[in-house]
Amino acid sequence: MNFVEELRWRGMLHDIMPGTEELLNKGMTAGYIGFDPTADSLHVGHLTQIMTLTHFQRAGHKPFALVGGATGMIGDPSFKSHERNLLDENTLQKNVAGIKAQLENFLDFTGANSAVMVNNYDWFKNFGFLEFIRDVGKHITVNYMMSKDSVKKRLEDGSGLSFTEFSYQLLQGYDFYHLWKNENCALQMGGSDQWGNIVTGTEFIRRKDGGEAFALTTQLIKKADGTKFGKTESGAVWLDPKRTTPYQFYQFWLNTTDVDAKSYIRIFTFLDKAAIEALETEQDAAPHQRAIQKALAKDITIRVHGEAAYQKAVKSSEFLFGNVGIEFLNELNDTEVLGLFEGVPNFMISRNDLENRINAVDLLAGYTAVFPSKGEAKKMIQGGGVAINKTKVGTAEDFFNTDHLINNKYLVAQKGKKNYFLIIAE
RNA sequence: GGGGGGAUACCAGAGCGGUCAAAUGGGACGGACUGUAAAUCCGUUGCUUCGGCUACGAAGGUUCGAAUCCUUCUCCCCCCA
Repeated sequence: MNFVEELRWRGMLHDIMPGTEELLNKGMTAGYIGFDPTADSLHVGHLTQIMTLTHFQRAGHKPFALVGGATGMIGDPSFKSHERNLLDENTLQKNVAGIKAQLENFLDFTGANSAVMVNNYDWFKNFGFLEFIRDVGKHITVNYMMSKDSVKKRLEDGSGLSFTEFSYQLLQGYDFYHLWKNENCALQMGGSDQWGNIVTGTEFIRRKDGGEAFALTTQLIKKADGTKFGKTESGAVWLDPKRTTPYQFYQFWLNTTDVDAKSYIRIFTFLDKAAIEALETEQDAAPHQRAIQKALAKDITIRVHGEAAYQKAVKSSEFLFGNVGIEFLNELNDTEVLGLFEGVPNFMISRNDLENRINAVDLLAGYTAVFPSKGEAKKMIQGGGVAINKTKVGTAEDFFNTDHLINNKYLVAQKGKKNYFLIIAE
């Protein structure tokens, strides 16, 4: 199946410039997607673009992944309601390195259509301001730049934008030109919020060299209830296991609602149509089994964190959410317990302190940071949302001592139903 | 340069001398129900040694008492030039 068809049936395609499909059908085409180095790790929101690029390569085309070492210094104003803070150079370099390393895991760097990583800092670092406004700025009118939705919105809602952010689209436009000229890269892809920036590029290529380049954008992922995709209570879901553990990552996908799962399985996995429809049939017949969520979480977790990490995440999940009693821990040795709780936040407390018994509030908000304040711990306990060793904590004055330790070493704290914490007494 | 308006909790937004830790809505979190789903209903949403303490852009002042009045400063918006 060709690339565009693939995106289409998966519901990923948002907009495509006329002629793009014809170009792709003619043969191997080079195309790119840019990634902003706003952090040293990508998060699940970036996965759509990673999938797009991977589909592109699988369809026999040559993918370029661009890391915005230069554009990251400026900040894309698209659909951000406020002027952005500039990152300092050290942070930026660290971010570029982190993102590059992650992207390398997803693309194939061998063969005729091997992937290529580029950093736009390489062609911008020696590009002088005068040179830039003569060679690039001259070809694009301010009228044109102001008519972009991203800019218009900022002007209309009164928040304004600096000249720096305003000029962002020229930088991105030049990126496209550079890759088109030097790498024969005729297509830029991105999220639908990038359409304006991408088209500035094709326009620039046309005006400067009379060349032809193309654009394709993908749907922005939203949850069925309209809220932002990729956020949890504790913030963004990252690909870096140090920021979001494989267990948390797996849980994030497993918790997807039924409605969203049906669209995510198409977007975030490579499962084909038949496999997906089979899963849907299964889901409809036995919704409580959550076949789609499980398949979704499995597929993505393995691709991002590997098979071993996935297995561990499943084991932890089965123990924490299954019907297994807490006593089960007594049958495990230390290594096994720690393995089971790998990815679950843990806290150390002193055994001596525990011997003198500690009340629930102090335990959860003083000795450990399960709750940020004692007041909150108290409220949660009163609301019936706290459990230790899978038993609800009745009052804030419930006491705990070494007798409560599982395996003579552990306490398992639960905040709500889904948030587990391991407390280790030493 | 001239004139006007504004800054309140995560966000929006009321309050305009005491009864204000601050209405209301949204969001978030928790509970019940369920399938670690959706919908619905309920609760919580500054910290605390529960005596208080810190808070309404910042700093001073008036007052027994200020988010509310006065002065200065910072930032934002609108109109005119």
